[in-house]
Amino acid sequence: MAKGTHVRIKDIAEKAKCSIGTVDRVIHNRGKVAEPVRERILQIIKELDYKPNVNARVLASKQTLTLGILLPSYKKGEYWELPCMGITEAVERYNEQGYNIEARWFTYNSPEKFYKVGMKMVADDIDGIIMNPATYRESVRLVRSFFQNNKPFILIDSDIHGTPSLSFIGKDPVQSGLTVAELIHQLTRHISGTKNVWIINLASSPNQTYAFLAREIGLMNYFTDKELQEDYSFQTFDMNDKGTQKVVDEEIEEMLAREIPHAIYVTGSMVHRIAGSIKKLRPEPKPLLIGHDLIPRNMDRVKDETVDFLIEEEAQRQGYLAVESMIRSLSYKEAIPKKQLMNLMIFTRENLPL
Amino acid sequence: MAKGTHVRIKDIAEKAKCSIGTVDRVIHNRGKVAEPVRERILQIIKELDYKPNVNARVLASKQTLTLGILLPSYKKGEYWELPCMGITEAVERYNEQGYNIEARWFTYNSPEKFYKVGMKMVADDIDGIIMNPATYRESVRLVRSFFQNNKPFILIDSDIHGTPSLSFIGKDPVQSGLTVAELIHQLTRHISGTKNVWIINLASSPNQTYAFLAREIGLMNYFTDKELQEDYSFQTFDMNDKGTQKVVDEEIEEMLAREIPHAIYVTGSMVHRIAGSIKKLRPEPKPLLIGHDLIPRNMDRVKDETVDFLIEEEAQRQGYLAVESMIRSLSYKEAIPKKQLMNLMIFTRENLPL
DNA sequence: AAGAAAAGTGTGTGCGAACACACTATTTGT
DNA sequence: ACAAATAGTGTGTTCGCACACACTTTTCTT
Repeated sequence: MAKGTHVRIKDIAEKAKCSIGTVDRVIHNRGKVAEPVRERILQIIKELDYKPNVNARVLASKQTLTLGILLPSYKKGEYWELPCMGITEAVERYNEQGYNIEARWFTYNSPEKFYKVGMKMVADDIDGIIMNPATYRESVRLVRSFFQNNKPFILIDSDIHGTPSLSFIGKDPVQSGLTVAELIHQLTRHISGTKNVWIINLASSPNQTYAFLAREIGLMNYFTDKELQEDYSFQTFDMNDKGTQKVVDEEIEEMLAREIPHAIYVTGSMVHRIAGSIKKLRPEPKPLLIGHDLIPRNMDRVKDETVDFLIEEEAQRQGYLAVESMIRSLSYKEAIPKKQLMNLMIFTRENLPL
Repeated sequence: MAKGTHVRIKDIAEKAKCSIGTVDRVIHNRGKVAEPVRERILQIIKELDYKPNVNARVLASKQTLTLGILLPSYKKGEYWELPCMGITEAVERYNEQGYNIEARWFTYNSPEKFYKVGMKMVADDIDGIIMNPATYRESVRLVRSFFQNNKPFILIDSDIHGTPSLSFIGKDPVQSGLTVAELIHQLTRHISGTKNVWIINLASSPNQTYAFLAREIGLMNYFTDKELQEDYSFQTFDMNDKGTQKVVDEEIEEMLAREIPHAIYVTGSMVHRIAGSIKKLRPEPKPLLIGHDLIPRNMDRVKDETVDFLIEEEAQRQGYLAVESMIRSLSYKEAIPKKQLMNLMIFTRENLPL
């Protein structure tokens, strides 16, 4: 392997018959370099495949990177805590390594707040933005602003197709739906007669629904593709969590009292709510329960076997990767893949982490 | 966040009223420091929570780390290619960052060779060892030798319990078996009557069998625990791949001609072999097929729906983590968790990567 | 008691890059 | 024509650490 063969700025300078200062200037576009010299240096850099020494770079530039994190507000134990943990982990890790990363958090609970808070980020002295595009309209307006102000940004969890982001980190929700469909199909195929499947869209906030609906679409897609609709009967329930917890729970329990489906799929991260009702009513035979996200309350329901499967899109890792990618882009000037797709993980009682 | 608050060696020196040289000596155990001074400095280091600046450290010490990689020999597309990819990826990544890591590969195809090659590593000038403990006896002897020669080592994929390794990276194979059992149970629960399940131990080399048997044990454990043995009928087939490919295939096809089980579980990474036979014979109803590892030939069989589920223990990430952990231990002098357990991932057609 | 060996300590240089600054050569203005 | 502005370039310091080396003090020999 390359030993001591590392090309340094000094080597470039020597070959170009100029000083390291000049080389430095062309590398950082700090201007004031005669065009022919500039070209010559760039040529040599390419020729020698110069790779800056990251350690020296970080050491020398006492830069402080400030990252703006724009995410929905959440309570402890809710989905967004996971990406946040990943973000915090990455920030701490890089800080320990001599970097100076500061994460500034911006949260919102409505589209208006989302836009407003996002705009404040642009004004603030922030080097890079990591955000979740909650609603389309506002996201586009924000992205426009980021673009005009030359602020690099990374989208996590949901994508806005074609957006000039540094990277999108997450997974196609349709694919999630397809995976769930595959699971349901496999798990119910030996049940005789028509299989009743409930799809419950239970969102704690209306601006989460896009991804959930996309999951539903993926699910429907699967059964259409395989021409299996005849064997299945689907019912979708859109429930809003605006009311008190009790109202939703009562509704669910009423539904379960009337009929027991073969399988229930909850598109959001709220399976634990349905699981609660099932635990209480103990319907026989117990319907298959599938949901999303490794949040504590869901994991508990997997452990006690109320929930059968949880799908997860490496939420924590998304946060970690977002920070890492941003640093690599800003600090190392590395190229970042436009899309970083996570694995879709299927968890059941026996392979649950921890 | 901490800004400029970084404690430096100089700060320690000042507080301890000595020179940075002395501090450096106690940090690196370079000896020749008066005991009271030494104690004082250690105290201050703890007090100030000194964390060496990694960038400066790597920059200053032009050390070349040589890692010895001791893994079974493999052909393209086989399981061990995955950890190797991870290892290579990590080495390249760190080298690009100014480190100087060299990976020296040692492979073997028999326990004797394993031991012999392992011993050669000890003699060679190697800073750290990453190995898979293929067989118990030889591994223990090697570990003893590593220990005596003060060579740090990391075990990947399989563990030797209680071994003085820096870290074990992998997963408990029994857990794999439990997960597979859960899948089989869930997927066959609605089949009426006794469910026939085949377990096929198909190893390409006899020293791989330990993990495979452990998986089988996990599976049995599950059904015993849940008192489900009565609903199931298990048959285990131990097949050795010593013979030509044809012999094994013929044997399998003969078995399938006699009887069609409800589910087949292949404990190793060779499901594609059984899948081949199934593709050829097209038994009706098609038995559920579950196997391990995301190697290309298995993935192809998932895509064409011959194989239903693949379990994977993040093989590639294991290799990556091993190198990273070793570097962090040797270079950063960081403490590494004694066990780094991977996620057990369940893959089906719809969530297969790529 | 003199000299050698060992123990204990401080200084200086280099690692590769960033950046401030100083300097020279050229152009521009009047 | 001469100062002022500007383009183009090199030097020197800094970052935090590792390590070689020189130096001082103590202990051991005989």
